[in-house]
Amino acid sequence: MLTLAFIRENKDAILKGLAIRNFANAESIIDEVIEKDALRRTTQSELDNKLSESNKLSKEIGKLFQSGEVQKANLIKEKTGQLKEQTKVLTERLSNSESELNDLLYQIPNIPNPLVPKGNSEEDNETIFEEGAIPKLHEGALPHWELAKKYDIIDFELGNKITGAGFPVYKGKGAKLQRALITYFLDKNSDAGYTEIQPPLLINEASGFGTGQLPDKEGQMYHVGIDNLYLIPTAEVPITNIYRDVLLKESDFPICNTAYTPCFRREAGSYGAHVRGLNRLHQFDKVEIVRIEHPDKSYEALDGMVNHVKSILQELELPYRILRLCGGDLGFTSALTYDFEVFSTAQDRWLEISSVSNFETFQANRLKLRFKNSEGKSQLAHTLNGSSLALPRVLAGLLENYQTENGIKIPKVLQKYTGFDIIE
RNA sequence: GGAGAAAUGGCAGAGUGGUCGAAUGCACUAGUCUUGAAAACUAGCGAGGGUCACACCUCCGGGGGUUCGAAUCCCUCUUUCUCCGCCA
Repeated sequence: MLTLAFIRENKDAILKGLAIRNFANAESIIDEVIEKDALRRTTQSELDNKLSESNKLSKEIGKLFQSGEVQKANLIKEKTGQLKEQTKVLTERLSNSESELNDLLYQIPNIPNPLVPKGNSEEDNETIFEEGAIPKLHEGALPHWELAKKYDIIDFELGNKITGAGFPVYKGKGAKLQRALITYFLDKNSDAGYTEIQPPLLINEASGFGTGQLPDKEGQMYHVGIDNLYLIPTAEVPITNIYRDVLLKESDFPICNTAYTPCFRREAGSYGAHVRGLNRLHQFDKVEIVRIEHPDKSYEALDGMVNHVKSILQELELPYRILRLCGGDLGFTSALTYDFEVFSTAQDRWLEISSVSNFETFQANRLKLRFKNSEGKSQLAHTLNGSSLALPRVLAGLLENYQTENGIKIPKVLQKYTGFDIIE
């Protein structure tokens, strides 16, 4: 959520930014916000004056009662009765304009960083880096869902039986490989200075609002109606919400956390060949990194996170590329996002395995995540997060790229975690 | 799930209808002293809205009510603690 002060003072820059996103009706919605905000403030000061008056009168009444001048007191009481009516009306008007204002603010996405290219869809994302040789596979190389079956390491049908589509069962070396990846990622992140966290997997409404899943992406989360809780779509939600309603000291920065969690997504509206196998699941595992940063340092931190994810892919020896997302593909809450994609050789396509973003103050404003700056004032912090990494597609990439006629090899870096070097 | 108690500033903790945004202690910040540190002393020290700046307004777990006036009384929800039950 953008701050009102920012909107008031930067209307032109905001309109330009929203144009990069192809955000429709930007001008009218911004004008409406500015108008509603002005109304809100005049209502507020009107109300404040009335309250101030009635506070004064009440104090007077108190004094009069104490000195026994009951009649005088009763006279004043009549006046406060009128004031009370007026404040009631004003209070109602104030809360109405506040909620209308909030409804509008919830609709406005974050303003893109100047680096974000204009564009409508993923076609327009900029490839900024590419590394790793695409392996030449043997004759008859298979896509991962076939490999999973052949070596009996992932059972999609069994998942259908137990739960439904998109809930695979990992078995034997497949399960071990999953566990190895999780442990390797967590170790790697810890070594880079991230603190490991195990958060709850269900969150309440306030947390959903804090990171921006609510109100607009409600349909993407599984909802436990009886307790009004949501299954997390990513560890970003519980981890970032640790800092909801928190006032940090400048010396607390940087805050670097990492967490492994399963992630649950309804993926309503997804279909087709691209959702086959591990490509798109309702439940999957992911290791996430989350940082809370001083605004002056957040882009440095973003670069650091990108380099960190890079180093993981280098160690895994997977062919990958980095994209800078265009305005049309950029997430609602993000100012700048880099996507990492791994090349799936047997499918002959790139698979997104990580997304690293700077949200600047957009989440922090909702979260009320602030710090005391050097002038002693409260200022919104910047939040960032990234996947390091999302398991299923890494697994897909590993299975496909590391397949040989004799079996699927395990990358060297993972062997001490798996305890085996080939799946056969 | 049942019975009882409680929720106040970073922490501890006073405050039961007006002079309370709130005593006191600790922590923290600055200064004095010291070669430096500690101790001691002095001062400052919650958040949000609003304003050029003041003024002013709001906030004592959340929401609602009583009252001219609520941290204080009432209702309700949430959470915590103790006891009982069930249980990984």
